[in-house]
Amino acid sequence: MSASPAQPQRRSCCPVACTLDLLGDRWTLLVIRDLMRGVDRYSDFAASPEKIATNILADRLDQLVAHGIAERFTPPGRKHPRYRLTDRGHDLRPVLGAVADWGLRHIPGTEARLAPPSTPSARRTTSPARRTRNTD
Amino acid sequence: MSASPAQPQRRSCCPVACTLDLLGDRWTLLVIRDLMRGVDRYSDFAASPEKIATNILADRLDQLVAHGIAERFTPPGRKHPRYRLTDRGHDLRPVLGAVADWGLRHIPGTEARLAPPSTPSARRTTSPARRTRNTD
DNA sequence: TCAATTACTTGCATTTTGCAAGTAATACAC
DNA sequence: GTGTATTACTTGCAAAATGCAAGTAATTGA
Repeated sequence: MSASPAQPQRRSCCPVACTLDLLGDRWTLLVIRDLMRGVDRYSDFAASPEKIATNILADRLDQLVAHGIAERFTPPGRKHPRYRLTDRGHDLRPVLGAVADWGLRHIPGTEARLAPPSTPSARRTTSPARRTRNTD
Repeated sequence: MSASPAQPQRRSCCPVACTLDLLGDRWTLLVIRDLMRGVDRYSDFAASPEKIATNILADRLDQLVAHGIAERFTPPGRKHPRYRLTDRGHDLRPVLGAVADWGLRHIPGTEARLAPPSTPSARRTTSPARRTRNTD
């Protein structure tokens, strides 16, 4: 490994293309959705209804951290790590919002959920995730 | 083939997850970006700077048509087909806008492009694509 | 009429996904 | 403190998606 990661070259300088290189897949935005809801523990991401495979989850969390969208931290007195959005990550809220709005409007059977999932651990250490709009 | 396509089951009723099932990959949103710019011919999509492979392009156009996001039409007196967004597809503009905004703000080296690409055919039959904001 | 272009398809190597297990390190209950 | 459950992952492998290079039949333009 060299000093500079030398990112594997971008497809173009289009901001849409470059953003898609970071989160253009079936899972990344769902992990971000969970982060915005206040989910911060590995097992709670894995418990989301879409049932992401744990190898994919580990990979996506790594990628998000690597790209400065999320960060890994360990609360004092704990050993198990947690995850949270960085400012960069929080700035994705309009993206999630627009995606959620389109889905709600155009895909029958989709439902907005205003409350975070009821797993107790998701609420224990984190504030209820300030929400300016619904993201699912 | 039966009468009802019987969609291959959704992962959850979350609008984000469902939308991602339709356009959560590295290419679909780029095709939509081009459609929003007024690109309407197969060869012009293929000529975009990201250089989508033609088999992927054909597949993505089929998917977009199948999901009612784009439509295929043949201008009178022509034989070669064209593509355009449906209303459903035009409603994705806020998504593209939010993605583009995030990319411009957070990924250095990305550039907004206000004019459609200079290929003459893209302008010939289509109006210059009303733009309320930049999508790349 | 004849070459160039268009709108695709096909075949195959490479990469990414998805699934099921496995594991070492915590955390909790007693 | 001891034992059991949970957590945060990793590993291996099959299946699917992607990327690349060619190929092709139907148009189109000169």
